[in-house]
Amino acid sequence: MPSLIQVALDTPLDRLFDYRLPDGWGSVQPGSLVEVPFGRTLQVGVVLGPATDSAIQVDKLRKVIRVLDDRPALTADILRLAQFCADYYHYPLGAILLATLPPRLRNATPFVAEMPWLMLTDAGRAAEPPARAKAQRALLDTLRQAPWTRDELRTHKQSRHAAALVAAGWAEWSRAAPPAAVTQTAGSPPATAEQAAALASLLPALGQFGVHLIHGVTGSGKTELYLRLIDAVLARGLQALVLIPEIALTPQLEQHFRRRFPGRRFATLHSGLAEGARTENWLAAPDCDVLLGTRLSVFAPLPRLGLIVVDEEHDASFKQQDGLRYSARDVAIARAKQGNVPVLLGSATPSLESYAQAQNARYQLIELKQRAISQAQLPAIELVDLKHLPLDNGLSRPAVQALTDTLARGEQSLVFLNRRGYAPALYCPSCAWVSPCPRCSARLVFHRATPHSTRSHRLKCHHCGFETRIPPECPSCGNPDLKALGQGTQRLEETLTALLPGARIRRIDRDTMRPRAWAELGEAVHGGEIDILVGTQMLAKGHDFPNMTLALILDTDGALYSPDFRATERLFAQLMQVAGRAGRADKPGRVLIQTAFPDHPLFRHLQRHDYSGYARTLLAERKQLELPPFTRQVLLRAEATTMDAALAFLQRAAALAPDIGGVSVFAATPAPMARVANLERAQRLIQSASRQALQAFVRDWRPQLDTIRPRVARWSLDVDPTSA
DNA sequence: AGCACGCCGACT
DNA sequence: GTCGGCGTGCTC
Repeated sequence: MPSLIQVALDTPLDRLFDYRLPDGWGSVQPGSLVEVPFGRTLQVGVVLGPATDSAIQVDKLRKVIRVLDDRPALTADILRLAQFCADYYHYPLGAILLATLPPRLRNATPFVAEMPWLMLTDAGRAAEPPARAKAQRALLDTLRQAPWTRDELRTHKQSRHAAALVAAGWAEWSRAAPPAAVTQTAGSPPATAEQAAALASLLPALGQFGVHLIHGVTGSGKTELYLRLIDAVLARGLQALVLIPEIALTPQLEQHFRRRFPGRRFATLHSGLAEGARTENWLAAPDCDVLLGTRLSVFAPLPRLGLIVVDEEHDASFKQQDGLRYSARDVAIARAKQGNVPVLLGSATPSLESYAQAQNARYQLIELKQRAISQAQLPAIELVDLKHLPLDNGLSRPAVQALTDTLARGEQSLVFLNRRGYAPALYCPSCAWVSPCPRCSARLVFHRATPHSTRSHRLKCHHCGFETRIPPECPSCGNPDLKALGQGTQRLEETLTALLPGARIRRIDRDTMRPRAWAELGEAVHGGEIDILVGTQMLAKGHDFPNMTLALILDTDGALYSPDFRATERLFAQLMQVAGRAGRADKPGRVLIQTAFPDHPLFRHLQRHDYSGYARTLLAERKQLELPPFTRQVLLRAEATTMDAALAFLQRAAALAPDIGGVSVFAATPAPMARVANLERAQRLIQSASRQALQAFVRDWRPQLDTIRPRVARWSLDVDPTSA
């Protein structure tokens, strides 16, 4: 009886594959990486365990080629976490497991065992380099406290000095780091009374699973709280994982942490690293004390994990939007639960779902309301009530006046409109056709040709990516006189150019920004070459604009009362960011918000610059308006390439949320599927369905759908992890 | 997914 | 005659 093993492979086929071990191999540990023949190719797979029997005839099974023992096997906790993701996000286990590895280790090409850590030799510990070799002496002193990784040496521009130490025999590269030598913590600022109280309640929570939501207004010292808890975890000999949204933030934060914990071993992990550095740091992770990184770090090997921190937990970059569509925040919670460690979620504008969990007492809520910085420089927030004002191409008179004044003073303005393109739809005045997308429920957005690009004269679906040329006449009634409906950034730019002929206007949205354009834009803004920036939410995330004294916010109302709570949530975070950017050191800025609903409670929080209770206010508002109680609404997002996949998704939806109020599912079907006769009805059901409708759909249409050949399905869920 | 096989339309 | 379109099947 030959020994069989189950192997997970990086294929969209959501099943495991059985292989034979060649005679005399004994057993292979679960988690080991193996090279196996698959189809006509060779693939790297992950061994999950022995196979007791196989559905395939044993003599048809193929043999494992070799065990890749040049790299560590995946540990049991990572296998378990991947299994959770496979179930939770409906994604093939093998694809997840391989995705947790740095790219270098995903193929069978042997690699030179990486040596990420630089540590001192005995000679190095005693060495006394000449006084003039200042840099070498400094590095020696640093290394006497703790080893550094090659990547850190590189970012701190120490590679050359490191090489010199190695050449002198004072230091050597090592695959694993020795324990950190120093355990004392550098002086930390005194905790505020609030921080002290938070700390007192959090310290006893270390050592077991718990989700702690730290809702701290900007400047209230969230980071200080993380640092103190990390310190306590490190003191127990455990590791801390710190997840942050943006790569750009890593170097600053790393320095901040490093200063605070001299002698501790740090590693960073994000997609901005070169492949070699990423591999090295991944290999260094098991030996580090603090791992700081973006969402992919949530899958890093950390055998002594004692705490997970998710900073800016509301941030959308924790969600991967393609492939395995996971939320690193949610995976972090799952990992913390499996590892029985606490997780801290920190934010000044917590996501509503996290906030609701706190209100339901599933998460512990810790509020930090005291602000260190004064309110003096915060901008005045003015509401322009659109109920009584006429609009000229989407702009009210006070808005235009404010722009004119700012321009006259030689200061800069920012105009925020969260809709790119020329107009959100094309409209037929004679039959009310409004450019529907043939593939989904959205409207096709009218993009107009520009001097730079005539190819962009098209109708585009911002939802599913469908594109088509602009019809010369109404497809429904033949009327040749189609009108642009509403305002997009492109049209706004046109309007402003006509209104303020002297102004230098620059539009910032996905259509105008190339990946590297940010630096150039920053220079242009700082150099005073731009008077007015017009753009979408890209602007809210941008850099600091020091002479920007006016922020004008158009068209908030759709998001204000959207049934999709995320739209409201995003709006609030964006308004806050824009508000925070208006004004300069010597002069508070002005923020003008055009709205037909100036009484919305959200604005009261903004005007008072009091963000502490905004989530509660929004929840209360939703309740009053009888919008779906989102705590029970499960948000599902599917990318179904076949009807079969869409169906499986719907079944999952119905099972997951027995008391579901509504499902909002977007199904993008490939072109051939669009010809399926029942697609239209299916789409309508998919887009908005009650649970009964879902079940009826599943029951009635199953036989017919069975005749459609299932193709590959890619889809995932975006749901609250504690409800699964 | 990625790749091969296979059956029909327009080309050197 | 055959080049190549994509419909269909298969991967331990």
